[in-house]
Amino acid sequence: MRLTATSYIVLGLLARAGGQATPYALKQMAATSVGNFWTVQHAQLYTEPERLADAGLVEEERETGGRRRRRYTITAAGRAALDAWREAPVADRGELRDPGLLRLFFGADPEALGVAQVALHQAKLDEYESLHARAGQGLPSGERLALEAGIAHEREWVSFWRRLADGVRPCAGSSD
Amino acid sequence: MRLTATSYIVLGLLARAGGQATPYALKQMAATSVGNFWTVQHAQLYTEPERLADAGLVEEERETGGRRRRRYTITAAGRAALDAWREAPVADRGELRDPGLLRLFFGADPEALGVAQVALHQAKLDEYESLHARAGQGLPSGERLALEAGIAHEREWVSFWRRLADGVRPCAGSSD
DNA sequence: CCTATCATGTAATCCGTTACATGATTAT
DNA sequence: ATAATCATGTAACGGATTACATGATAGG
Repeated sequence: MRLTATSYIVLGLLARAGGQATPYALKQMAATSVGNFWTVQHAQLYTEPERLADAGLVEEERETGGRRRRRYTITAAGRAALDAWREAPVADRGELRDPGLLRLFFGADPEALGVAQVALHQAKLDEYESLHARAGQGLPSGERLALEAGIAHEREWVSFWRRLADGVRPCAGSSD
Repeated sequence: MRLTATSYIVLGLLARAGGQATPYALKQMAATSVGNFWTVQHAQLYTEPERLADAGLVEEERETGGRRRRRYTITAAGRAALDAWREAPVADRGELRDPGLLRLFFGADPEALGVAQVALHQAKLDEYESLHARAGQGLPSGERLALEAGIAHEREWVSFWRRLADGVRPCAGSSD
């Protein structure tokens, strides 16, 4: 069985939770944390733990009465897999994969696109900065650093698209 | 039939090519252009044009002799679809989705990770800058702008990971 | 009570990846 | 010639998205 990024997100969230968690709880956790830069469909938070249970990386416990909710706990094997992944050499850089950039590349009007993109990215940037100001110091260091990376990139996007919106052509290298 | 990002990459490349192109030619074009920020598996460049042909957005022509290669041309309907997409409002921001960032978020050692990531991103940055210096002025404006966005983000990554590699904790907002 | 929303899950579909496989070219 | 690489494709598998569907809970 192959472990994907989604697998490690589930394992990571379960480890972070410290105990049991239902798929819905995972969804809530993801939305306010890792979901800021890597979203997962809610259906996957129901199916992926099942796969992980088959592999022995998590343990499933089903409520007997009422809703028969599923509760998952990470196992020792799961923690080991998570640790191994954390320390494994990272072979691949992520890609930008920005839909707006794709349109720009294929000839969309820079000014119109820029205006729309600035709005999107500025909103996200505000959200990040507010989160950082409110909760930044309380976050585990990895999470805070990830948030700071997100802020830096959103700033870059805002700056990039704003220049397009203003009709000025940015030119990498011109500033140094 | 639903059009995906891959669909528009194929349509965009075919439009850019100006005439016929084989899947292999698409692969070559993608590798040196859009592939810098959005890669596509080579198998998709064989299957996706087929889907587009079913939808009437491209035309397939198969060589009769020898290798019986497939050659594709974008149709008027295809151009219309591409135009509509270019001008359509962009609803979604792209995600960072960086594997290294994911590990950082879930507790990987910042220094070790930073060292590895700096190497990856510095290499890519060098490649981009070299490409920009060599061919930048000759590129269509959208492509050049996309490349400049890529350069800006790679610079940001290098700076971010370098600080981690050096054991210094970056702090968004501290510099302004 | 009623209805809107939250919570919880399943099923089908399909795109994307991986693996396999073979036909041409080039180099030695 | 032969090996190596380039070029060209197909098939299978599986993860991810989409759509559907129903059970609880809270608000009015």
